[in-house]
Parts: sequence; structure tokens; C-alpha cells
Amino acid sequence: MSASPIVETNEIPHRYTAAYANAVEAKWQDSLCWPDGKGYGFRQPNPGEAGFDASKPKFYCLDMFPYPSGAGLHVGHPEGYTATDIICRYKKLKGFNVLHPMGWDAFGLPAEQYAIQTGVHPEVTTKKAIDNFRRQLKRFGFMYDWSREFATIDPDYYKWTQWIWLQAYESWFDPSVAKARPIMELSARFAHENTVISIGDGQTKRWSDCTRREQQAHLDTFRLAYIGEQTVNWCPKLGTVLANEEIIDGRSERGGHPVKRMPLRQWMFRITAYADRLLADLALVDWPESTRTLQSEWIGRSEGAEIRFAIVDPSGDCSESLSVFTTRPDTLFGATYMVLAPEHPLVAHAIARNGDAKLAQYIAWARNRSDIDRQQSKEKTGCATGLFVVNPATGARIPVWTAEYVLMGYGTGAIMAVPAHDERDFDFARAFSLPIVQVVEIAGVSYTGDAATSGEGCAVNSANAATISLDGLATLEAKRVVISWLEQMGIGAMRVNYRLRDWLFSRQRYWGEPFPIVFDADGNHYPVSVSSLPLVLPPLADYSPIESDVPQPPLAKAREWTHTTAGAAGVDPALLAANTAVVRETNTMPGWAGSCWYYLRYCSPKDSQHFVSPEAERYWMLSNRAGSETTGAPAQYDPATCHAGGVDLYVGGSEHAVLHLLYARFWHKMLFDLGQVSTPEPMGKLFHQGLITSHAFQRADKTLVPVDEVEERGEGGFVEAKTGEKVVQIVAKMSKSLRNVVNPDDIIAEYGADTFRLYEMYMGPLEASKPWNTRDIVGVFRFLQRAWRLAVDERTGEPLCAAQPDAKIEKLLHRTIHKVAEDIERLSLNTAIAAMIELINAATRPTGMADPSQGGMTRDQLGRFARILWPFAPHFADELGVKLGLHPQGAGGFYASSWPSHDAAMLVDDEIELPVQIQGKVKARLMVSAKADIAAIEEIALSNAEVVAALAGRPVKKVVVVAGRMVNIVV
RNA sequence: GGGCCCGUGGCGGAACAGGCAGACGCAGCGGACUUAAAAUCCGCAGCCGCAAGGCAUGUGGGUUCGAUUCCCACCGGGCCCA
Repeated sequence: MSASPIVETNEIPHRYTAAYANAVEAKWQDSLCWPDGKGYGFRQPNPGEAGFDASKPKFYCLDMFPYPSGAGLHVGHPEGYTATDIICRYKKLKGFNVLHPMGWDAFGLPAEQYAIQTGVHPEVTTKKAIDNFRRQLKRFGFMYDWSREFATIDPDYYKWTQWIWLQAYESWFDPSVAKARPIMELSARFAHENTVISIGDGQTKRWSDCTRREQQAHLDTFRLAYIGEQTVNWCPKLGTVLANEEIIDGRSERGGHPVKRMPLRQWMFRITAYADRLLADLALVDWPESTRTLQSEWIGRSEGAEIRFAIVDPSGDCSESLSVFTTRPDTLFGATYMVLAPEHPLVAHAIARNGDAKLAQYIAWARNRSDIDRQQSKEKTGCATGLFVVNPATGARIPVWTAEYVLMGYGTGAIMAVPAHDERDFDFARAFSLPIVQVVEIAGVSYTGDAATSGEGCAVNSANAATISLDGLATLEAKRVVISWLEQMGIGAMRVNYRLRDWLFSRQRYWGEPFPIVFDADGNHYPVSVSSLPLVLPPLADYSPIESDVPQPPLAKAREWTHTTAGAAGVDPALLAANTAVVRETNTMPGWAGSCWYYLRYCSPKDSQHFVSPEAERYWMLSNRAGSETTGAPAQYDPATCHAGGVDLYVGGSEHAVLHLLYARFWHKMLFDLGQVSTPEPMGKLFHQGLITSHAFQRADKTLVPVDEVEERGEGGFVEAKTGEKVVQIVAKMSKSLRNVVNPDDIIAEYGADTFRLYEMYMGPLEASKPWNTRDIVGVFRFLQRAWRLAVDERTGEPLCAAQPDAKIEKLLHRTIHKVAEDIERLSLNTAIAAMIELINAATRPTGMADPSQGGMTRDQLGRFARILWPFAPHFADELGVKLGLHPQGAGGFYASSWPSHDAAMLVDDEIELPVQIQGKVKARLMVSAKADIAAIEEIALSNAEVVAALAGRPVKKVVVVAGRMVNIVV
């Protein structure tokens, strides 16, 4: 009889169709709702809680915090999430306690913009977006511990964001031990030693003689979170500061309104204090090399010298020397002029002194140009200041210029220009006819005077009669000599400079964490005490920015909130009397704040006493260096045995390679210094998933055509439907305008979540950027259908198991188990899936087979297959488990199961096929015993008839035998 | 301009430590089953060639018995810095 009589689809009720998959998935997902109906998913207990198994090793796996946009998930989100879900399920089967949480980075601009337009509180729109994201994520069947979910906008969470900020506010960086310490210790020391401190304008005072405000101002120069002045791009019309990228030609990108560059007092983080540690500790983490390089370039450590140039004829109140930082102090003899940033205070002095209208005009123009424009500008602009300094090496009187290409933010905001050996200085010198003197001879590069020569070489023209000669010295040695000479002369010293600037932490926005700080009438600031946290964001009637020349954040509108008393605000009465009138800080924290420490909160999200419970933090964050394979957390961090970083695997896009990851590392190091966390680094291992792109079409003139305006003609040719013009298929980012955005909900409806998961993982390597191709999905869907048909009778739903294991299938199963495990460990999920497809293809029963119980796999074999498939397609595997009678419906499926073992003996063959090459080209294949030694293989190969024929009597010069691999005969 | 990464069939990709290039999937072709189709199953399939054979991992060199893999130069694409 035939196994497949002709039947209508509805007569095959147990075929794995999209509808069947969706029904199965819904059933398993519903079964994971908690009895109280308030939650969903698997719970991973903490140490000390019921159900916690201390004998197991731990694995903390984290996805980057999503920002829940109103548009919902796109296909890029589940790529990383599916990968981590697979690893976590695998680790779970391997016997780990697995922490895999999810939550929401929910403060931010889009909700605020929407609120401005509609007046709807951002909390309302944000929560709606969160609900939608959560619904979509659940539909993928991700094994998150939803009991740990939180959002950055939850007052219970941002209470601790505010608390951490206060920790930084109350701390300083002690360079003698290179770590943060409480600022109380510093003020106690000043009081005890009655230190002489600078109170500005060159005046000094003893600590005890200082006013409270003077003392505080001095302490502020040490705080890790401090109030400082920084030039910002203020757009009065939009009522907000703008990032450099948001400004085009001095006007806002949005609306084209004028933008003023102005100094603004705002909260900063002294991240530069940690520059060295942030750089050095990159060596301790298992991160992509490219990301570590990016961070180290961002920090931008450079060694050089600070040199002070005496100002000729200094006028009254301006300082007597001009300091510069240079990485090439060896070229001092070639410094023929100086250049100041337009914002440099000396420039203002020069204007005040000389009343130079041209200079004033130049400054006014330059300071409104963005740093990016100023650097990119091809045409050199500048203006002489009328000041002169003395080059201490040559004794020459050299002019001081100002030019936009020098930035106030780098070094001292002033440079010594060495036009012979710096391209920009050279162009500038040419443009303004300034002298150019060669001082370095570079081997193999002749100096002609027509262009700058840069690089290391040998010093020339670098001697003065009296005190110093560098002539003939190699650059490195010349630097050393000149620095020691500078030190001797008291006009300079070796210095390390960083590109990294302090972190501007204030935003003139509404939808962010309020700063727990108030100001008295004199402008002194006072912290809100911890017991009064969280400082809750007040609702506003109108969220629009305040149009003003003086920056005023939207929170300034909440007058009854901002104007309060010290007591009502919760300021410690010991600091300020309770009835004192105070004004709250109206800036809010930037979007980065909440994502700087969320990985810590997941360890104990409900703790009301601590930002993270110490025991939970130690358990999940601290591990021995080999990984987390050892059970139980070490008692404390020991650099000799412990891993520097906490989270065992952190997966997210490389767009966060610098800022988010640098900021989080900085906060973590502060908390580590203050004894609040037990590891020096937050993320031990980092992985960036690639971008999922899409297709678009390109006309001959390189313009793009949306996907739905193109038709396929003939074999692989595409034409634009409207015009018939030939277009080519290219890879492009998904975008609304190209109409190539894929919505995961649609794909799931058509194939089910398990197929979606498999497809995204099967597309290619996780780290690669790869194009979505809906047409290819059917491949993995067919794989699941074939596996289902192999194990389940499609008409009856009964299991279809072979009575006896087939030896070849058993061997292949062992190999597949081994390969899938190995591939998951190295995040090669596409090849793991390919291996499972091969297994199922090998075991598939031809339709025509008379007895359906023949061939295929036994119940035991199918059970093992189901368990290795479970991480990838959990609903399918769990349902298969029910069919096979391995577990009842709804009891968590394979969650509490284990990874199947494999027999190492099954991985090797007795006899192997060996290719024989002659001159590197395969001419024959032999079957030889796997144990055959090299001499035996050589003999077999040379006596093989095919080989002899191919040699055609030519004498053999050499035979290369690689045991188990190949033979190469050289003639 | 500098730095880093990537170029493999019609397409996505595999080859993990220098050793059989193209696993697995899509698309394609042939066959079985079917009145027919779909579905399924069995095959074929880098290119040129009837074949023997030759050519093939962006291009050109180099190292090596042997190179997709290592080195150099160039071309093309991407990311970052300037």
C-alpha cells in the first residue's frame, strides 16, 4: 500500500503548517503565564531564594537595552535576542543557572516630541510602546525571566540612577591611589591641614578663612559629578542645545533656526580622571578587537610636553605666558608662530587691549561654526592677534594668531605651529606668508619646502648657542632631551594628553531623570538626601521648549515644583536650614543615564534597600577567569583568579561601541572604587550582531527605486515597472522610503515564530551584515516540516518511531549533538542549523516506503534530536516532546531537561577517504585505515593504479603525507 | 588623507590551525507519484567543453609540496577617525 493516499489538507490534521505552528506556539506560550496572571516566562531564582540550586554554575547573558519605539520591533531586534535565547537555553540544558533578563530604556526624545505635539504625557505613550514590544517579544518565545523586567522610567529604578549620581557627586578621584574616594575625606583633610587653597583670580586663602561658598567652589573642582561651564550649541528658537551633527552652517538642521555657541553652566562627569584605567582595562575584557580599538582611539592618549611661551610685553591682567601641548616637542626650533583657538581667553584680552575690529569680527564668525566644520574646512582662515611670544629655543619673537582649526577642547586650546612638519600648519603658513623652517630630516623623504614632511626622523637646524642642541638626534631621543631641557629651564614638562573630554551630563529636556539637587539664592548647590529619593518628575501641562536667549529647560515651567524649600526638597538640615527657599535643578539627565547600570539592577530588581543586593551582585557578576564553570561565586574580586568583567555575554549592535559602553564602564569603575560592585569591568564578553539589511533597486544613474516599483523580467533581470528602465538589485538598509521594511508579526503569521527564529539564525554568521530575503524562509520551514513528518504521523498525530536504531543514523546523531554544541559555544548558529538539517535529511523516510515505522529514528533518537533543536525552535521541540511522551503539555517542556551526551568514539571513522594529489591537483581517492601510518599511506598511494596512470612514468621527487588529510606527490 | 574590516556559483552562505573549494538553504533543471497540479520523495547542478580535459575564491605578484586562508601592490564595497 502507499503511505500517502491522496488527501485534502484538512484530512492531514497533524501536518506542520503555519496554522499548526501558530497554534502550537500559542499553546506553549500561554502555558508559561504565572498562576497569578501577572507574569509570564521562566523564573531564575537568586541565591537565598526558594528553588535556587547553588550547585550549578552561573551564566549571565544580556541583550542591549531596547528603546521601545512606537513603531514596534523590526527584524533587526530579534536577531540578537534569538541568538542569546539559543545560548541561554543551551546553557540551561548544560546545567547552568541562567540570568537572561529584559527591560526598557524608556526615557528619550521621541516620546517627548510626541508630547510636545499632542500634550499626551510621555509616560502614556512610552508605556503603550513598552506593552507592544513586550507582546512582540513574547511571541518569539524568548526565555526571559520577566519577573525581573523594569523600565528606566520607573521611579523605583530611577531612584537608584539618582542615587548613583549622588555617589559621584559626593566623591573625588584621588590620583595618589587612582581611585574614587568620598569627598568628605577630602574636606576633612583640608580642614585638618588647614590647607591653603586657590579661590580664583590668583588669590589664595587658608581653608578656615574661606567662606562656605569658597570652600564649596574648591570642593567642586574635585567632585566626580560637578557643575562646570562648557560651550554648547544653543538654539533659542527650539529652546534646546543641539549636538554638532544637528547643525548645518550655523543653523539647526530641523527648522533652520540660528544656533548660538555659548558657554553654559551644567553638570559634568569627570570621566577624564578615569582615562588611564578605561584604557588599560580594555586589555582585561573579551571584546571584539575593533571595539577596543575604537574605545582606545576615543580616549586618545598621547604623550608629549606642555611648553610655556613667554608673552612679549604682557598687558596688565593677562598671564605672562602661553601654554601649549605638543606631541612633538622635538620640533620646538621649527615653531615659527602660535595659533590660539578663537575661544582662548588670550584672544579676548587681545581684542580688549587693541580694539581690533577685524579680529573681533573673525572671532564672532568662527565661534558659531561647529567643531566639525572648523576641522573640515579646506580653506585656511585666521587672524593675527597682535600678540607676540618668544620661542624659548630660538629666542625669536614669533606672532600669535588665532584660527578656527585649533579647538579649545583639545590640549590647552593653543598650539605651537611647526609648518615644515605639519600639513595644516604648512597650509596656514603659506596662506598668511609665515616663515617655515625645517627641523626634522626624515629618511627617504626629501624636504623641498613645497609641502610639510611629517613623521619621525632626525633633528636638524635645532641648536642654539647657549643651552641646547638637538641636531643629529633621532626624534625619540630629541623629545627626551628637549623635555628635560624644558624642565631645567622651568618652562615646560612632560605631559600626557587625552582626546577624551569630561562628559556633559545635563540636557534641557523634560523626559529624563531629574537631578536630585537644589540651589539656594546665592547659587550654592545642595544634594537631596537619599531618604527623599526618588525625586519624581512632575507632570507638565505644556511640554514645548521655552523659547529664550537664556537656556531654560521645560521643567522651569513647573514653578511650584522648582520653587520650594530645603526641607520640602529633602536637603539634610545640617547642610541647609529647612525653611530656606531653594530652586530645583531644571536640567535632566541624558538618555545614557539609565543604560549605564541596568545590568546591575537585573540582579535584584525589587530590592528597595540597595541599588543592587550585594549577594546577588556577587553571584551574577563575579566569576573565575576560566568563565563561570565553577560553582558558587568567589568571595571577592581577586585579579589573579577572577574575570574582570561581570556579564558573561553581552550582545548588541556595534553602534554602541563607544559611548554607551564607555559610559557604563566609567560608572562601573566609580562604583567599584566605592565598594558597591565587585568587578572592575561591567561586561566580560561582548559580541556585536550584524545589521539585517534588505534589498533595493538602483537605476543606471545610481538613484534608488523602492522595491514595490520593480518587476522581475526573465532570468534575474529587474526593470522599473513605470518606465521599463533596467535596474539592478543592491543591498540597502531597511527604510520606509524604500518600502523594504519587514515586520516580524507578518512573518510569524505566515510561518510561525520557530521558523522565524531559525531563518534569522540561518541567514549567515551572527556578526555579519546580511540581506533579508523572504523567499529563503521556506527552506528552514521545510526543514521543520520534514522533521515533524519524520517523527509524527501527519494523519493521526501519533509518534512514528523506528523499532531499531540505524547504526549510521546513531553515529550521525552523535556527531550532530557534538557539532551543534560546539557551534553554539562559538556563536556559529548558521552552521549548527545546517548540521541538524543534514541529520534530518539523512534520516528522512521516503514517502513510498511501505511500512512507515521502517527507517527514521527511534523514540530515543528523536528525543535527543528534540533537545538539541530546543534552543533554536523551542515550541516545536517541546511539542515533539509531548508527542514522544517525554513530558506532558505545559509543564515547561525541555526547560528542566539536559543536553544529550555524545560518545567520543562515534566521532571517528575506522576508514577514511584520502585524496591523492599530484602537483597539488587531486587525481585519485583511496580508502585507508584511519590508523595507517605515513609510510603505509605513501606505499598505498604510490601503488594505486590510478595514481600510477596519472604519474605516467614520471619520477617521484617527493611525497607529502598529512595523516588523515591528504597525500601530495611532487614530480 | 589616516586606521580597521570585507570581496567565494544566479542568490544567502560553508570550508574552525596552510591540506578534497562551493557543506546547508533559496532559485533552477530532470525523474517518481498524480487524470493534472500542488505537496512529497529521488536525482542533477561552479564555469567552458560532446568528451578527455581545462579554468576557477575581486585583479596582479610572492612565500609554500600545497594558498579562499599568510605576505606585497592594486581595484571595488563598508565602518571609524580626521
